Amino acid sequence: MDIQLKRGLLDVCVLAAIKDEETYGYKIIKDMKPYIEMSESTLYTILKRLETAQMVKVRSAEHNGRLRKYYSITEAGLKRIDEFRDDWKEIMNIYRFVTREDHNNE
Amino acid sequence: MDIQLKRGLLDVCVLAAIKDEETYGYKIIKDMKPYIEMSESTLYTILKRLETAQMVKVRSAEHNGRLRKYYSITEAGLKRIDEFRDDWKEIMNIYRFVTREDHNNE
DNA sequence: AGATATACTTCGTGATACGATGTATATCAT
DNA sequence: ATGATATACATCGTATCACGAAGTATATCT
Repeated sequence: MDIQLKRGLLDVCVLAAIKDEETYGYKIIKDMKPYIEMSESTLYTILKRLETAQMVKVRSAEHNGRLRKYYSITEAGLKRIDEFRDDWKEIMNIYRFVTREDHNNE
Repeated sequence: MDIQLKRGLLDVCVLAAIKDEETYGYKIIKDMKPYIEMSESTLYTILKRLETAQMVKVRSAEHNGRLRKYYSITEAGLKRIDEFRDDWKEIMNIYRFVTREDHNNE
């Protein structure tokens, strides 16, 4: 899919993946694969960004001798998802504008 | 609205505005205002991009002593809108993933 | 022994939306 | 008459951001 179209969806997708369970980067990529694909570099950049924005919090824990970073959502993260729902109404308006068959018969 | 969310929509919006009538930059901005707002610099950049991609064609004509650039859509432009309809199915999948109440009850 | 999966990081690049600024004319208000 | 606003298009620099490439390190599979 077009990269530009994915922007704006990616952040909120990652938040949605974290929403119901504490999870980690590698798992997020695999969980989201049926819906949206992103490279590892993209995902870890997004996680860092969400952390800076305090929409997720992080906890490092050892797993199989290596450190794994577990992410969980914050209030601000949940709020971000809610705001996305609002934005979606505007997006649907735009969608209708674009796909309308004839713009003159109104 | 979030800039990132608008990306990917802007090009196709401009095409939709041109689709049914030959029109020009300044009018496009005003026509789209109820749906989506964009600055002039953005619009003219997009028009140039669509022209390079041969999705629109341009004709310059004098209007009130000044040159005005009239745009009309091409086959490639119409095809771009059709492809957007396809992409939209994926977008709706992502939307459902993000807004699903509980990701564990599946 | 080599390939693949897991797990996270860093770097450089390309695409692109925007504000600021510039140019130029016409129309409106004071 | 003079200043403000609307019309109309263009250019430049900046910030954001998704990605591929490459790196590090361990465990498991072939």
